[in-house]
Amino acid sequence: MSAEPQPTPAPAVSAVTPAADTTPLEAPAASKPGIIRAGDHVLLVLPSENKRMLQIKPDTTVELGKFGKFQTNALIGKPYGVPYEIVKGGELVRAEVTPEDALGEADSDVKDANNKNIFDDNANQTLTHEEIATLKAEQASGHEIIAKIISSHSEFDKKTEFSKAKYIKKKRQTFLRQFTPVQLDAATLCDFYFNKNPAKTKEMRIDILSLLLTSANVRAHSRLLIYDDTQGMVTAAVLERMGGFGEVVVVHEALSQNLDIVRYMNFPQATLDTLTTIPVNRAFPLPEEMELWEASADTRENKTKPSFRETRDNIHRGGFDGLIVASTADPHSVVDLLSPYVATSRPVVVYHSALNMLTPLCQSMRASQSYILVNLLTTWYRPYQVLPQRTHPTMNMSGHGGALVVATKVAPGPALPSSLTKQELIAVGSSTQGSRKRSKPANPARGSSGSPAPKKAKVGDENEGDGMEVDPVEAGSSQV
Amino acid sequence: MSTFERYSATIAEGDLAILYRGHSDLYPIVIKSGEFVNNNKGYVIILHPTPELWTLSLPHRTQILYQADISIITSLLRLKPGSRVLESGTGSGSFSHSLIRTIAPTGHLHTFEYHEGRAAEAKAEFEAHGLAQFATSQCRDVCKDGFGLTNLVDAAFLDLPAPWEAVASAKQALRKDVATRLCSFSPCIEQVARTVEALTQHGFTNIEMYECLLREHDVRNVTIHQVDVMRSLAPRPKVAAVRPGKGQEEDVPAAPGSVITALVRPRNDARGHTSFLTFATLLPQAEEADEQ
RNA sequence: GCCCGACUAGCUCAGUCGGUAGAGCGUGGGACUUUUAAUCCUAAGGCCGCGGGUUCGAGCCCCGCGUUGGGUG
Repeated sequence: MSAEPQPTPAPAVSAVTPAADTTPLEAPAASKPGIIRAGDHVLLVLPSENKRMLQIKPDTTVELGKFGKFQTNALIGKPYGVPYEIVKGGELVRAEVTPEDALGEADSDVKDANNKNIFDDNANQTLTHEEIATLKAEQASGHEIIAKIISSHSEFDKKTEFSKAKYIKKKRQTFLRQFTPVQLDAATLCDFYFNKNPAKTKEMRIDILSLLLTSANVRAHSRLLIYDDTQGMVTAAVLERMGGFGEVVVVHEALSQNLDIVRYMNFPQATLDTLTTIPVNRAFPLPEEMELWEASADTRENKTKPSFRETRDNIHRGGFDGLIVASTADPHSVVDLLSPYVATSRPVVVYHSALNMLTPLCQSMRASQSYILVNLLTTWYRPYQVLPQRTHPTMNMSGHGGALVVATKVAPGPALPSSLTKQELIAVGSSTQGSRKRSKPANPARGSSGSPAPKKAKVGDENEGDGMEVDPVEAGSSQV
Repeated sequence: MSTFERYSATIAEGDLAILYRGHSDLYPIVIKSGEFVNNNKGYVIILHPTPELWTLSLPHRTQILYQADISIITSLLRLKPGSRVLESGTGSGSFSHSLIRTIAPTGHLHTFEYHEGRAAEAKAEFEAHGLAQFATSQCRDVCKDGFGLTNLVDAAFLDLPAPWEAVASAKQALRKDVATRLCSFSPCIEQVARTVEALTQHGFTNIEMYECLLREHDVRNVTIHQVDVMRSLAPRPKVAAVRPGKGQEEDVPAAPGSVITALVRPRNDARGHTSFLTFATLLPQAEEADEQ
């Protein structure tokens, strides 16, 4: 049973389990989780909320423009997720985070002030540009500069508390010399690319990626086929959800594929070892190419990976737990190519940035007897600003995050004679939900008609030789 | 044994399976030799259970979480194999099954439900589905009595009428050596406001709120006529749905003066608002506190 | 008796491809000629049987009853 606290209701379960013991594959030895290591790729969030991604190489200086600069060595060994202030001399100290910085006085009466008597006039600020520049040159801290600017603002006290908070926030975005190193994961990278360079990840938004991962039932021990034109975004997210267990085969069109985002994830080698890639022409060689490939040595430099030949054999063994396609090519062609190697009762998930690129695929999969539960999906996703008395949508992102076709592969049964419209007995068990009446599959049949021996589905699939063990049973034959 | 955390190649005695008799007719069954189910639809398909199919077919004891919310919450809580997560309340176990799938085999779910009957049913379900080793389920009113966990979990999910009452205890349950995440699921904006206030007071940062809805689309071929002066007074072909494939009699070419085109539109029975999803981060404790 | 569906338009229907805001009849208007009217065109008509209980302060929730169709005794 579980080594975890027992589910006894009454006593408080106080458990302190060492962090490292359950995540052996994610945590390199002698390194605490959540600590920045040399060689890590990290995302730096700047006061302006701009983001920069870079690799932390030792003995290097990182320039953050007006926000300062620092030595990478000062960051190595420090925890992720924490804001650091660059103080005089380039040292990094953990910055205090106070709620009031961002929120303003929550309980203030909004009506105690307004902008009726505030006029847009640069003269309201008595500090000159030169004076502010001097403060910066003197290495005054961001907080000191902001305090000076506020005290030099002739109208500041007339503002409402909310307005003051917003003003301070703007100044913090300009003058604070700090940044937050964020640990890279799939959600963070998806968001980063979606906002910064959406074309790279084919406009894939985090909510659609999330839906893709659950729809494909991605988990530890999955054995998946992937076609990925998203710079590795999809593959990276899948590997993260597999935790170093299982197997991913990425098939790609060109001789090599750009999976940069997988590299940015700082995966341990054990996780990377679960990934193999192979070009289409090596996975599906033409007969005339076959001899050529057989004759030539495998040219891969990394011999820890399986050879193309081994990977090709692996693919043709079939029985994969799912197919994920995020291609700029005709999605139909990719599904036709790879779906035969997926086991039955397994998901096939196809992403495209544009809904209309998926409609022909959706139609043909719905028409096919090899798929059921074929669905064409988009999402409506809206972030809100949530501040006391200032909650509102920040932007509407509906309809621009991509679309999915999700389906379940099944073994097509024999064509049903039209006379077979009568009730048929299916040799499977009874319901677990005795209390539930709606759409109950039926009650135990009373008649002694027919043998209850379970039928093994026969695979009339057009996909020959995929070696699947049949899981979904199609019992189309009459018992009468 | 078929479970939600691993595929099996073949069906075995005692397995949970999903009986498919159409898109709106999914039903969970336990395979037992010698027993029958009736079916009047010609054939059925037996599917391997997945958390997504379970969500569509499970017996409702409460309103449940659906795939769109489940998916984005899982991502934004940064869950993966090995994660330890707490959930309250358990409800009908829709999210629980998905959580277990994602965090297995090295993670653990601590789930809490204050309703005695529902807690018992959920626990029995985890056991029947072979998931007990991944989940500790307790009957407990977490708003009153807290979670009873300390420095243990990577993420917390609150699906409670008054989540703000559980924030302090959730904070205690979250581990302090790394950044951790919390999500609160509330249908009403007033609940969000109070929760955000509590999160702020307890030192959570990076507070964000989202809504995420799934839109399912219908695709069908329609025949539409073309405007033509010469034919304007002649009888027009009817505008009618034409479906391709499967050898149906409708598989006919468009009549002269008309064209067949694909029509895509959102399904009209799409669900509306579910809940607001409030997320927050708890930063690791400063080093001074770490030392002690 | 038991089981399974279906109840929205004045009436009657709607399919295992994820087809319940889709239609037909009837009705109104128009064109036409074959005028106790036919044909074609076109328009109007839709919020879901009744009651109860539950879910969080979002129902793809549950139960009972009624009407109706089918299956099986």
